[in-house]
Amino acid sequence: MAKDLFSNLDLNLLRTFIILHQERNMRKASERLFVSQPAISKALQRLRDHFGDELFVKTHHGLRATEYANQLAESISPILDELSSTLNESNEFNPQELDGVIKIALSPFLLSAIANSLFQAIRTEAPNVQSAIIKLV
Amino acid sequence: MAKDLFSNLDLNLLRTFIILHQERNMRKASERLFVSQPAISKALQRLRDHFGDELFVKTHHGLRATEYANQLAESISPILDELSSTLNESNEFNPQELDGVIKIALSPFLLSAIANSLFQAIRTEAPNVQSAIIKLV
DNA sequence: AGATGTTACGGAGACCGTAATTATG
DNA sequence: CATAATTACGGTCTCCGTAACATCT
Repeated sequence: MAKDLFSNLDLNLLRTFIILHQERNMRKASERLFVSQPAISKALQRLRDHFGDELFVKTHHGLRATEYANQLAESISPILDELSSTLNESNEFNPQELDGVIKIALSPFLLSAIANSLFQAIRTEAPNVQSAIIKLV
Repeated sequence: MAKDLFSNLDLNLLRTFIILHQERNMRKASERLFVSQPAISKALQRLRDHFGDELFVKTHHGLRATEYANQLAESISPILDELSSTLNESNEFNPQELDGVIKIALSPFLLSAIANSLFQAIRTEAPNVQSAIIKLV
């Protein structure tokens, strides 16, 4: 293969690329990214150079995405979204750090079936939780 | 929320993080990333600062990953892998560039159901393909 | 001593912002 | 003319590498 499009890439440029693909306008993109508009232009030049494609061509109202850019955006945008949520959620739920009281709504039928194992699991995973109140619905 | 762990992150650091998690040794990581070993140390400091966790603690033979680091690696490593393959493969399959003859194996039952639309699709997406031979199985 | 990670320090380069320029309607 | 992108240019700030230090077996 010619060269690795991943290893040699400044990953931060992908953020700019995605925003640019959403906005199709450098000024708007620059506002969303809190940088100047020429900074976006330079970033796009780097992206073009890296991928060997124009990616976005100048038009009347702003930019038009090339087919390559569309495919690229379509494939990497969900990945970046997933990365974003993973980074932000990974830390937010740690049962070990839970304490106080938690309340769970449950139907009587389910309750009789799983209440015991549920209590066990909570006691194990979140030892600092004082008690769990189960509300019937 | 306190702060966004994605937006404010230098994504390139994640590459260092993954390698570091694989090697558990700054010297080896530095070799794989073609940088000096102190550069890795600094990068790790930035990672620690960003995530608010030690991530790797010094030991006799190198480094030991914290639980946080393990969870982080476990969750983001497949995402980065996917990003890597996507970037490198996205360009490799372009139906427009296909030519010659393609062969497709298909059961008679399926054949009768989709043969027509299949031919149509191929003709449209890959106009340079001369013919498609469908082999019954 | 030999391996490790950390700190200090100086320099090179990347990146940005302001301003001027070009292109396009 | 108005809006948008590109280029020029100067400055800063990040990041790296060399070297010195610290720690551990």
